[in-house]
Order: sequence, then C-alpha cells, then structure tokens
Amino acid sequence: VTGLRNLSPATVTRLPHYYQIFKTLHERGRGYVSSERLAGLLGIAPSLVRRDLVGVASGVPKVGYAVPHSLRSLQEILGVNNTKKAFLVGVGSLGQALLGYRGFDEYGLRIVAAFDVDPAKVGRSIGGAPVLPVSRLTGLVRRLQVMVGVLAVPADQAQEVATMMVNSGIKAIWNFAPVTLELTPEVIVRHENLGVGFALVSYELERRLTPTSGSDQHGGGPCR
Amino acid sequence: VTGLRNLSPATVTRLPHYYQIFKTLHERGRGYVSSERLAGLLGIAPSLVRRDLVGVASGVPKVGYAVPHSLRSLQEILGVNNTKKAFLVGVGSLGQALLGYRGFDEYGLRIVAAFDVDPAKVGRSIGGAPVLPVSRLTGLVRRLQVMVGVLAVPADQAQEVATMMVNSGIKAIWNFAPVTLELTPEVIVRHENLGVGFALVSYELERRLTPTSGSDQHGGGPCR
DNA sequence: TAGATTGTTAATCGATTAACAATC
DNA sequence: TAGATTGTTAATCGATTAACAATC
Repeated sequence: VTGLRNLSPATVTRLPHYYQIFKTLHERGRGYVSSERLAGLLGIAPSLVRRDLVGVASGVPKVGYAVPHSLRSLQEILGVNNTKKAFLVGVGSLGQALLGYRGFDEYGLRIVAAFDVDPAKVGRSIGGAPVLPVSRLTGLVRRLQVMVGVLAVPADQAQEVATMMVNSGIKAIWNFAPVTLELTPEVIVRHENLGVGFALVSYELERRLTPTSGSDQHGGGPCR
Repeated sequence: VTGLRNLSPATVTRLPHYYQIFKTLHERGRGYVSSERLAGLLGIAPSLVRRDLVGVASGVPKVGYAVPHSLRSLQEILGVNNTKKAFLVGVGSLGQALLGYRGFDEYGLRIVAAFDVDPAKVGRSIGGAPVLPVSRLTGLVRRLQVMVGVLAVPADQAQEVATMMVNSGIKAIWNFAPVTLELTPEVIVRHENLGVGFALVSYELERRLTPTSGSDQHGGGPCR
C-alpha cells in the first residue's frame, strides 16, 4: 500500500483506469462497488480485478470495495507517494493542453516549469507553471532536482531538445513529438503515440463490423 | 497486406510505433534496417519484430527490411485501407491540439468536423475541420456516415455528449475526458488516459532508481 | 563460398481466467 | 443461518523469446 514497485506492469497500466472509475463513482455518491461491476467497466474478469486490488484496497465480502477509501489509497500510490518533478518543453497547442490538464498531480507528475524558444510565449504562466526561455533549462534541472522531461516540441526539434535534457541530468523523457529518439539506454524514454489508441479503436471496429463466417458477433467489453 | 484484421492486438499496438520508426529512418535517408535494430528501438526481441512484420513487409536475408517499401505498406495498413470518418466534440485546448495534429490521416482517422457549444468557436476552421454548433451533430452523423466520435469536452459534459453521439449512430467513442462513460456494450469505447503513460514512466523510474538487494540494475530497453 | 539476416517453429514466460474455500 | 462476494490458487491462454533451418 505504498508504491508501484511490487505491482506487475500490467496492473500498473490499469491503475489509472481504476482511479478514474473510483473518482467517477465517488462523484456519483456510490459508497461501495463490486469486483464484478469494476470488471465490466474495464472489460476484464472479476478475479483479475480482485487480484489487481490486493495491496491497493481491501474489499468486504458480500459488500465490495469501499469507494472513498479505495480512491484515497490509489491517490497515495499513484500521486502522493510517488511525485516526480518535471519540465515541459514546447508551449504550442499540445504543450498548452498538457499544462492545462488539471490532474497530472494526481498521477504524481508535477510540471514545475515550461520552456519555449518563442519570446512571445516566455513570461506567461500556464496551469501554474511559468514559461521560461529554453536557454535556462540546463541550469535548472539539477538545482530543482527535475527527473522527467515532457517533450511537446515539433518533430524536427525533438532529438536536439531531448539530448540537451539528458545532458542536463534528466532521467526520463516522456515524448509527445512524432519522432523516434535515439538516446543512451540508461535514459527511460516513453514515446506517446496517439496513433496507438486510434489503431485499437479501428481494429475493434473492423473486428465487429466485418461479418466473419459463423463467428460470434462481438467479443464484448469495452477496449480500455 | 491489407488490413489490421489478421494481426494480434499486441502487434496492432506496436504498428504505429513501427510506422513512426520507419518514418524517422526514411527522413534520415536510411535504405534498409535490420530486425535487430528495430528490436533495440522498440525494446523487444528481434524475432518478435520479424514476426510482427510478416504480412507487413518482406525482409531480405543479410540486408534487412527496405525502409521506403515498409513505410508505404504500413501507411496502407494503418491509413489508406482503413480510413474512418470522425466527429470531434469540444474545441478547447485539447480539442484544438488534436485537430492540429497533422498525422491522424496517416493512422486512418479523418476528422471531418468539430463541434462546440461556444458560439465564439463556431464558424472557424481548425486543421481543415469546420467548427459547427453541437446542435447540428445529430443530423450529420448518418448523412456523412461518421463512425467515430472523439470526445474532448470537460468531464462533466462527457456522458451527455457521448450518449447523444451514440443515439445519433456513432459506433465507437474515443474518449479524452477524464470520466468513465456508461454506454451499451455494442458501442466501442476507448478511454484515453494520460495517467497511464506517466504511470509507466514513473514505474520504470522507481524500478531503476531503487537499489533492490543484489538484483540487476536496469532491465534495459526503452519503455514504449 | 561464407556469413549474416530472415522466416518459422518449439519452448518459455507472464498475464488472465476459472474455480473454490474463506468470510462477512 | 444462507447467500453473496472477497481473496487465492491452479489451469488456461496468449504473447514473447530462443533456436535454427532457409535464403540471399
């Protein structure tokens, strides 16, 4: 009931979805929820839900999982006990959307400053983060103990900025630019690719709409 | 070499990453690439790369996969042969970022129109899509044969808009709003949750930075 | 030819499900 | 108490890897 460490990667990917669901249920005033209902919302088996929630929340037989308690527990695991400071580079429309996204704190991401080359953007403050000139990044990473770099620059500048971030001491890069970055293997890189989400939607549409001979119509369950 | 249908879900999730990589390699003028190099970039085994690419591109022993040919083939599988029309609702910062994202076409997503309740936003055109009043959505879905709804509205309006979309005939919802939607099981729903990406970065950081007794330092490979 | 790299199969691994005893 | 739902284990499934023959 402390961190992500002991969980499997598969469980870790589902945790934010559980969080989302518990938050929604909480807002709707539901006090308890069963593994069966959660399973339905996630498109997985109830037993897997119960297993995922070991070490997150304890359920009550015949009643289910207490929504407020589980929600608080998830907040601790994902956010409170797990906060990482980050710099975001590139204050275009995507960068601004990311900065404006209230709720990264809840997942443990604290964007302490944003950077851009455009002097017109420098000086403002978006979503609580000041926008600074990129030239100042290098000097601030170690001083503020920033671990994560969020890359929201155009594709043709991503490699350059990524290299600079890593040289400045950043340990992990969360890349939203549509390019493949080449960095030393010690650096953690995650390429966020919007195409992935849509490819899965598309795949599911094909599967359900193409009338394959004599097979069941749809596999059921949402694709999370 | 036609669609996504015959591929495994796991392969489908990687396809956009392959596409990205091939595009980057193409821009850098590389003519061929080996499964080993691709595997390194994706953090998977070379044999899995070779298996993924069966039905996508054919490699040449001792040479590798032809970059331009593989790229074109991926474009066909993901985009050309697979195009779905979509409506986007909610032209806030995220909605605008999504509309401005050149490259959805390449993944088969064609956003033909955007919708917003704010009259100030209506009438403009962003990323080639006209912004219309939400009231006009229902009448246009069947007329234009729109399959997909992209939800970029605030959380508290998402359920309402989603229900409307489904009643209008939309078959799949790609949801960027931070809420859990409740819809009939025939509807395909994908909840895009930015927390997932960051949770995995965070997980990897913990894994590598926490010095567990006598275990290997880092598992290596990027986390895609 | 020799050697590197593909395509493919069998073995391994991890994740998911089904079943059931424990529990409120 | 009876019944529903959890926690946990064993069985299943699918995805990944390793190995190797085929090929250029």
